[in-house]
Amino acid sequence: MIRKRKSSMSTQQATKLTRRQRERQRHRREILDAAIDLFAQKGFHNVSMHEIAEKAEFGIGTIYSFFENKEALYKALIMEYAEKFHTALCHALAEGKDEFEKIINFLRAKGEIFKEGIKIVRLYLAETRGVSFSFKEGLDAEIRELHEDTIKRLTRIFKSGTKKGLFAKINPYYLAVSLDSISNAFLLCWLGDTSKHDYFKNIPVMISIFFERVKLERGKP
Amino acid sequence: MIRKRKSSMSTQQATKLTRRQRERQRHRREILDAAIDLFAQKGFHNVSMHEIAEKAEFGIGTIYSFFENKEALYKALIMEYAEKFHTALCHALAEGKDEFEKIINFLRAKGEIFKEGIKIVRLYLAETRGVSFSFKEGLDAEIRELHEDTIKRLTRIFKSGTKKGLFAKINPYYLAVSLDSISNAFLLCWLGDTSKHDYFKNIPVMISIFFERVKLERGKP
Amino acid sequence: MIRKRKSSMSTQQATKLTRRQRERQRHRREILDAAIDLFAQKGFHNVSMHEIAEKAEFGIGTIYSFFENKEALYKALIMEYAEKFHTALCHALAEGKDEFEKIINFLRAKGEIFKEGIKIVRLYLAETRGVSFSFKEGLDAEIRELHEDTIKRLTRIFKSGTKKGLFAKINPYYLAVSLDSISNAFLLCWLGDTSKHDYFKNIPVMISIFFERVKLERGKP
Amino acid sequence: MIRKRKSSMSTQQATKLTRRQRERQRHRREILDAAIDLFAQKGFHNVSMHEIAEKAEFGIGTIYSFFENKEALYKALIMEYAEKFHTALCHALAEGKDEFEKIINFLRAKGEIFKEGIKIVRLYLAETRGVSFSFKEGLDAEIRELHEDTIKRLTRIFKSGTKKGLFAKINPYYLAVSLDSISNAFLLCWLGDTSKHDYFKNIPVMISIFFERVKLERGKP
DNA sequence: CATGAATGAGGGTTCATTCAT
DNA sequence: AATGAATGAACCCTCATTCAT
Repeated sequence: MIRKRKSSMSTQQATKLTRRQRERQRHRREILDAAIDLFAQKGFHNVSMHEIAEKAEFGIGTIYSFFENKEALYKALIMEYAEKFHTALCHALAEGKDEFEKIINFLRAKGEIFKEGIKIVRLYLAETRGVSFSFKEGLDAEIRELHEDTIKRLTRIFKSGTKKGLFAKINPYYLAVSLDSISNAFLLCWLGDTSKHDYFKNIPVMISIFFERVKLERGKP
Repeated sequence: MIRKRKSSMSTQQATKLTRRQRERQRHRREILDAAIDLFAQKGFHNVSMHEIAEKAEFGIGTIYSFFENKEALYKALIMEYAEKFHTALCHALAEGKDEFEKIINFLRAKGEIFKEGIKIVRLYLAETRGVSFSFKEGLDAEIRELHEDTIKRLTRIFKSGTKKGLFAKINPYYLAVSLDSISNAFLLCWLGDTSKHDYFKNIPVMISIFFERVKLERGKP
Repeated sequence: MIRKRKSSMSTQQATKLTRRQRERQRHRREILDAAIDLFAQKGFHNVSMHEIAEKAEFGIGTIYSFFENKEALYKALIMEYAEKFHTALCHALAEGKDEFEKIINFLRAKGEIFKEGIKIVRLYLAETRGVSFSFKEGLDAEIRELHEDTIKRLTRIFKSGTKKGLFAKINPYYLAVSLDSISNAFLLCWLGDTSKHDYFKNIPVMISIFFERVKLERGKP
Repeated sequence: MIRKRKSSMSTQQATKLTRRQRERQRHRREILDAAIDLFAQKGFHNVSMHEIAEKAEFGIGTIYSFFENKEALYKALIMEYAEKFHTALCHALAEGKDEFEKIINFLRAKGEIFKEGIKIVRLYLAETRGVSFSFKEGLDAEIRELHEDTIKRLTRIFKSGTKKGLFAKINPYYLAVSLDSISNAFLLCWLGDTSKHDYFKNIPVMISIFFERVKLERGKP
């Protein structure tokens, strides 16, 4: 019933798509974009498929030709961003001459990415924070896997950094969780009131909370 | 329409209630207890009033004789705990010979309270973290006010502690937000897997992340 | 279940009632009075038994000890007035030295009675006009019987008046229906706007519409 | 939410509608027709939307795709006929060589129209007679406006007729109200028992009640 | 492919009525 | 006799989903 492109999006080459296929891709995009706004504003349960169809300027039937059901549409939306986020954070953690720089990169990347897709962040956080009951457990599992992978990578950074004596001797997993958590808190402050706060200016603050002793040596972000 | 007890709960003496009234109180409690479980498991939108009625072993009409509507029931549930949490946290922050002890009290109280009402915590966090779109803004406002009050009190502790040189010279509001955020993260870990983690054992870890320099002097919680 | 006084109200002597019984009568009255207001304001379907109980300052259980159900309460209310109206109209039609006077008496009595129980009139008209779907047919039958009896008596007056040459030679039943109908129309105008209209002043108008030729001979109402 | 045809019914040409739209029109009609029967039989409050859906042989959802809610369906029903009635009565009052003929036209048109939509008449009368408590005042206002407009036009006829000496010198507004009222009474008799009465044969009777003196000159309806 | 009319299960809520106290 | 807590059938309405065109 649902006609899914066989080839995965990441490997397909744009040039190989027929005009028809390209059009369809564009329509899919338009639907997802309409959906983001609505879900971010009102939450999963307070948005109807008709609403999405209307905003996307398609018939509902069309929506259902792209997504098996409402849940699948929501999941596609969240996962799309979750993957994007995940990739960007992985890159950030991979680059940088030492653990310290990697972590700063990580914090910056997080801010950068959230700034772009500010609308989806609320949804994303709701999912990763484990406080989402949007619906079945299914989505959680997949999205959390990505989140946990990030935490794992962060943990590794902390581990090696601790060995070098860069950080306090604390279970690196807890350090990772804490850093993630604190940066989320700052992002939420930022989301709540973009005028008064500036997440990026507060990166040194976050760092200093964590690693006070090194603050003086290298605090200039 | 909704028959509410005349006297406020906080001031009434149990002995002054008639048997009828005491029964009604008990029934209200039973309904709330049934509702907690369901809401915590499935979230606001995936629980029906009929379901609650059935679990509570009452007719739906009875539910509606206690709560004007579903939202009111949910709000009563959340606010009940929010107030309880708030009170306990305020007490914790008020007791203790210095800022340091107050903060440890705070972290312990948080764990203590969450342990009791572990089911409601997910709901509570969903609300205070601003990632809830459960429904109207109304509830958010009231519950967040309580949360912000706690943050404010915590901020004050950090401020005076910083003056005494107990903590690093960082904007005390950010310290407060961060501590709250980190403790939530640890609580969530704990919630996710009670067997592997122990929130209470990690209080020193949280402290040490924040205040490394003082760790040696007084790390024994 | 329903405890009804055996003796009919019309024949029982007040002095034979115990205090208990008198009290109960008074309570019944209070309930009916509360109900009139509500029904007249909002109609049968938009008034709840709880509402009536509250307005009458009784428990609902008490209401049900007087009236088998909502319908019975409504019927008791309507019939009480219908009987009162009927009796008064019969008296009016019986008194007066000739047909002309009887008819004027009738029109006055109608106004008099409606003035007293203005609230119930809307209900009464709704029932007698055949445009009521309040509920089952049952009530209609009984109340219309009374109404038709009045029409019959009126018809008789017209018949004998016509023989004497007092009125035009028109089927007296139609004259009766028409007079009833016109007086209702004037009463409704009056109900709609008591300030601008005065039913009583318009009695001669009604008469003159019907019996123009005799107007000059005896127009002083 | 409610999908309404763009073009207004009065101006659209049947040929310009697509088959889809024509089908939808037909369905709307079927629903309204099912609803008339039920409402006329049992009254607004005693008919459920499920009942209407079942009788119309549609899903309830379909009903709601045409009418925002039960009240709107009822109102659409009543207003449709009220407008039809109003138009027909206006035409009747406009045609005829003198006031007398206009009034006879009016009485005939009333009978004609009521004969067609005999089921809706009870509803219509309930609404225009001010004895309806069906629900909100809203509907009343709109429908009564139409009714009052008719009365106004009738009043004008009586006024000019009175000037010419055609009618008795009575406040023409009262004449209008009375004529309307009497014709309703005859219609109600007719409704109550079609076999015994014939509204149309009674038009001269109504006329003669009103204008006895002219009866002989022109009584042939 | 795209559409949108049609569907109906299911949800929130009301209220007449019962019955133990 | 009087009460009012409890009940649950029944109501109005929404919305995810299907399918004929």
